[in-house]
Amino acid sequence: MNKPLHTHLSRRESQIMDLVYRLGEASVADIVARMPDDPAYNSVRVTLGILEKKGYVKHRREKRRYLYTPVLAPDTATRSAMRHLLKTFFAGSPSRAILTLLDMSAARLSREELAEISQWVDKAKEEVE
Amino acid sequence: MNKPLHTHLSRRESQIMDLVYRLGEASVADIVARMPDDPAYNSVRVTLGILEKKGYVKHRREKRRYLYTPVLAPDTATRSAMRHLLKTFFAGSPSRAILTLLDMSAARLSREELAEISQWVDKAKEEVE
DNA sequence: TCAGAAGTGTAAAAAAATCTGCATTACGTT
DNA sequence: AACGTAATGCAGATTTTTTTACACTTCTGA
Repeated sequence: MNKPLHTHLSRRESQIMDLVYRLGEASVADIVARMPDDPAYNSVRVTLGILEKKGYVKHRREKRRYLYTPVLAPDTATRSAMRHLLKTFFAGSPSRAILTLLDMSAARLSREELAEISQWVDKAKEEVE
Repeated sequence: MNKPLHTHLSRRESQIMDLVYRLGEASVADIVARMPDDPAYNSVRVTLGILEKKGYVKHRREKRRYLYTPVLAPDTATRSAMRHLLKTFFAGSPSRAILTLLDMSAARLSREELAEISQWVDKAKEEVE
């Protein structure tokens, strides 16, 4: 039932879903504030309603407003988005994606983060027979 | 002039751009064959025309057909898409993205690929002062 | 060389997405 | 409890996207 988001959502719907994932839980106002081409409050609200009817988000009430959260677990959505990126830009090769990430962000990685990555790679090395 | 693709393209337009990047150079037929919900040949053709007018793709003629390629260099588009993914699903943290990739694909990484990643990480370690 | 198949150009119709406006409801403050 | 503000509910209107249709062009091969 949960198709890959990208191919099924309209432009606004994707923009909004991205923000819902990014924020974790968001009110209409939270989302409007971060939309690139600031649409009207009501437009976002209507679109969230559509996304809810389609089963992509749900809401709970907090005081007088609605807080929206994704239905698909963040981890699942993340992997799905990553697979899509791999397929589109890396011919499906995870190592090429990792190298690109390292290249893009080497300067911003801390000693601790680098150590953690090393550790994972070492563990993976053991598992290759 | 080249805005981030995601936020400016319609659903069909993104689907098509994804395929243009994935294939590198593609005819209308190549694209139609890989579209998830097989739209009519003519629809794809018209949409490619729109993408061309908007400056996202260009074409050259080969025999009687057109072959489309992206205007924005693949490397640039890749990094832009990656940044967007980082922001949306990893709170901007490249290391978390790398760990997720390792986790998703450890089983598919060859000894050589793991070695190459190690090498990069080691190089990055030296640069952290 | 000429008939047919495979493409393209373009404009207009159809469908889908997005926005707008207003009525209504809920909360917070006096 | 009553008022003002900030939300929601919903029903069109508008705009954008997507599809369709048909005329024209280019290549292929009998």
